[in-house]
Amino acid sequence: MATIRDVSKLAGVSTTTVSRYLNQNSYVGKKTSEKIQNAIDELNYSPSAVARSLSTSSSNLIGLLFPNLSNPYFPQLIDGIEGELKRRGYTVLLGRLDNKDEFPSYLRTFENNNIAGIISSAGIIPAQKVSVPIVEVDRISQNSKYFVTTNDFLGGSLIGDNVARTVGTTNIAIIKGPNTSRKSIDRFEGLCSVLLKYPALKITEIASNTFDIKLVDSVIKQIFDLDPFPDTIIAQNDLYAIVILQELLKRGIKVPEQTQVIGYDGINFLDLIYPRIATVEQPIYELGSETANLMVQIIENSNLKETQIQLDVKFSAGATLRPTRKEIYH
Amino acid sequence: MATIRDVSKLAGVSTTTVSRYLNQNSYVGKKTSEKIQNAIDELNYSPSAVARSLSTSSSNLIGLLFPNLSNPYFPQLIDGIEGELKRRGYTVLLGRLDNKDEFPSYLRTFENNNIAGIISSAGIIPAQKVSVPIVEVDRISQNSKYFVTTNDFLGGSLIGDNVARTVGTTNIAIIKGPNTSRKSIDRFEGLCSVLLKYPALKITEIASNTFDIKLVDSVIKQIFDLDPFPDTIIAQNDLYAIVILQELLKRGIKVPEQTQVIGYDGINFLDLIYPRIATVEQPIYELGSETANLMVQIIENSNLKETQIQLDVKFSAGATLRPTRKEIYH
DNA sequence: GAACGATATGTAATCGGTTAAAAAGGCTAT
DNA sequence: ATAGCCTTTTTAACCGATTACATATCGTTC
Repeated sequence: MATIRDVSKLAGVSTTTVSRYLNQNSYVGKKTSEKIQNAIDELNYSPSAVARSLSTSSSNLIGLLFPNLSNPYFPQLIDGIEGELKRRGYTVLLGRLDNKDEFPSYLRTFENNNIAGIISSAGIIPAQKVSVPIVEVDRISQNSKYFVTTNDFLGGSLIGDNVARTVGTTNIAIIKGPNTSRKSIDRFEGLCSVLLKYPALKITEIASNTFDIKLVDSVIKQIFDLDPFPDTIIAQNDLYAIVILQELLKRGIKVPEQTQVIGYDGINFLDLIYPRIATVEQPIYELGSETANLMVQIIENSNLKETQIQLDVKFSAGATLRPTRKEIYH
Repeated sequence: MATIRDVSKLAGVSTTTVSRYLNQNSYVGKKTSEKIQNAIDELNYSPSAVARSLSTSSSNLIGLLFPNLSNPYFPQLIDGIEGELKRRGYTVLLGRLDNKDEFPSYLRTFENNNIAGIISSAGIIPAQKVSVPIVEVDRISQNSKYFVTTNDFLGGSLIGDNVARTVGTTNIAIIKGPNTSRKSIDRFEGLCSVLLKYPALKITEIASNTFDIKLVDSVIKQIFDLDPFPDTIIAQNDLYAIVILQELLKRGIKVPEQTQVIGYDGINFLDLIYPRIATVEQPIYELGSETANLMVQIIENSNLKETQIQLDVKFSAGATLRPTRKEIYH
């Protein structure tokens, strides 16, 4: 590989001048510029990111932390993040946290590589000092300075609106996410803000202490042990909704006639499932690209417009929801 | 961040000695070692990967190239790759190829970062000179030197075996992968090696020129235009199988009584789908970890046992397959 | 007690960039 | 003609590691 010194020799100038030409941050004469560009072309030169990183104590590397990929939500999110970062000239260093204890190890690796920032959707980042900016997405920890999220209260209330109006709805089971999660709480509150207007509704909460899909079995069991069986199941996310739907079909329970199901997230996998599951669509790709965008703005020190971004969600009708009855409260 | 100079000063030795202590590659006295370790602990020192990389022209970074994450097969594969690499002390640089034109750009970025090797499941890697070892997994390009794959001929024949023996099987539709893919060809040949023993079977090939799930609609259309409608559909992968299954259910076609369906891959998503789809299970995680393993062996120059690894697959029965009839050919 | 090998440590160059400081040439205004 | 400013370029130090080469000490062996 050619070095800046090779280029400077071939162009007959000093390395300083070449460096200035490359970084466009100081005066370089027109003829000199041409000579340098010719040398670069001839040698197929490309500056070493490593040397640059050592010299400037910064880089174009972004550390990406996420919990696991078993929920297709994350691959979609990563698509958005990586896509935007690539476009902006940054490269992603991968960090998959099987459990939170791995954080210090990744942090050390990241810092040793002079990363410019960390994007995390892994939830709680220990309060310990991290030397670079952290942007969180989806799973936000408390006291987070920079984050991108969606309007979960809105999402919850959209579900409430749409569910409460369907015919034959009297007995609702809600799978509630972990109480430690701001998102879960907001969704639940959004949901309740609507449902409490309908005092005749029976509501059963089923706690799911984690987002981990592996623990779905115990949740399923709790639901199907309910007596009387609910006519409406509000799942914590699409993955739960899919499992519940399949289980209902297996047991011969008619969907949505006997029981209607609604998910959350809008993962692209829903396209493959019949019947189409009603859900709240998050703009997953945009969530990722906005996160990347915010990260780059922080790094490049543009005047930051917002440091905390909230995107809207929208309701996506589906075949797992009963038709709306005549509105009587309105 | 503390540097090796800080450590050497605190320990009262030269940086050379500290470096030797860290890399365990030369004599360091016992007492000196203790002093150095104490200094390291006190300063919470960790060597700069960047400086090391510049100095040695190598790193612990591995570039990972893959096509996209829309098929859950890839997230699982990446789990395996990243998991093993992390255990071995390597870090992954992400490269998502939306299209093949992006390869040179990623290659350049990777090389500028002194990566130690590239793992690719993105298919055709241009023949151009790449300065580091490339290990391919799943989608192998021609003339590949290092790769990890599964026994596709075996997989195809397993499907043949299991399908041919089911009751009422006379009319089989096969979704065939791209002819440019060694894997697709092998699977098809494995399948045919069995099916041709049953001359009474009617076989229809449906070409799918790509693995891209987005183009699934045209394939679906071709299938459902078939007349007479097949009693057996052999999908190219599980994702296709899921879509086809849902479409069959939507149209009220009984599965497996009227038409049986079989997939390929064994993605963990099948766990969520009812009825359980019969498939050929690839050891996806192991495929990833073996790939990482091979990569590390190449880099660390151990005596390589194998440079091309083929893992076995196994048949996974499911509820989308009809029962076996009495074997009459055997 | 001289020669030798093993052990132990240090000096200084190097990897490939960036950048502060200095210097030199050209232009304009007085 | 001189000062002052803008433009252009170079010299040389530096980022934080590694490593070839030099040097010193020690214990063995003949």
